Amino acid sequence: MSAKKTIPKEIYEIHADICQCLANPKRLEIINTLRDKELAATEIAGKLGISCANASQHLAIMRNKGILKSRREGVSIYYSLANPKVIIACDIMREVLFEYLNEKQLLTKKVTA
Amino acid sequence: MSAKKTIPKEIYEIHADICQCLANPKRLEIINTLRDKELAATEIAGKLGISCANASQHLAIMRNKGILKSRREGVSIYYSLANPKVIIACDIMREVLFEYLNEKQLLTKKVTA
DNA sequence: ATCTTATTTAAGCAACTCCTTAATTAAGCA
DNA sequence: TGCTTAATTAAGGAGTTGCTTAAATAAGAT
Repeated sequence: MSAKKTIPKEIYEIHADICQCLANPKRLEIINTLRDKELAATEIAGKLGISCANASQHLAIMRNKGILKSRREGVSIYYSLANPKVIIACDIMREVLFEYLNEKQLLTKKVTA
Repeated sequence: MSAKKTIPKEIYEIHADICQCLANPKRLEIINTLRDKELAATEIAGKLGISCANASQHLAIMRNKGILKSRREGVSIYYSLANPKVIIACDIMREVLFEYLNEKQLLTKKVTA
């Protein structure tokens, strides 16, 4: 599927922007926490064990990039994933990561065995 | 598939590291260029229209993170993808990106119509 | 050994990221 | 209106990224 056609530089820039958005452990944890539900900003801060200010900054970054969406309900603001495919991309990348870690472990075993 | 179990903080950190590695338009272009073949460092620099020094720096970053591998042949060093799944993750992310751009365009049309 | 081409490394600087603390805005309620 | 909780924004500083130029390595050919 897809690929092989020339991709304009501009697309790489936007793509890199999204990756930059995912290039932070707290933001990845937020995305994973919102995998199947919406949560208020304070709840998210609580789950991660960080300050509301810090959580709010991370949430704003992801909302601005279109990764999260939010809605107000009374005094709370609920966040959720704007596009569930993001989770799929993250899961695949974690798979790659695990494969890599396993290989490294195997190599280590070989060396020490 | 997968998901739902608790992910240790350390995994989020390594995952973020990989994303950081992808968070650069030139590196994404390099990955896409290596989609189905290996290329020497100079060839890569030429394709992207950047200096060898700059290309070399980007290549080193990706090799150190395990995204690329390299082999020497005579005077040249050939780079290729260490794990083809990385391309899959990148492609899915580009899909997300295109969906997002299309939505934005639709919204713009609605507003200006 | 010397030259040439391929590649990497080092140094320096501007721009950006992420955190913390403190101040500000928003909604609901007494 | 004034209070309280939720959330955002602002300011400042330590650390990181990415680029450019120049110097250093590496392999092969003369």
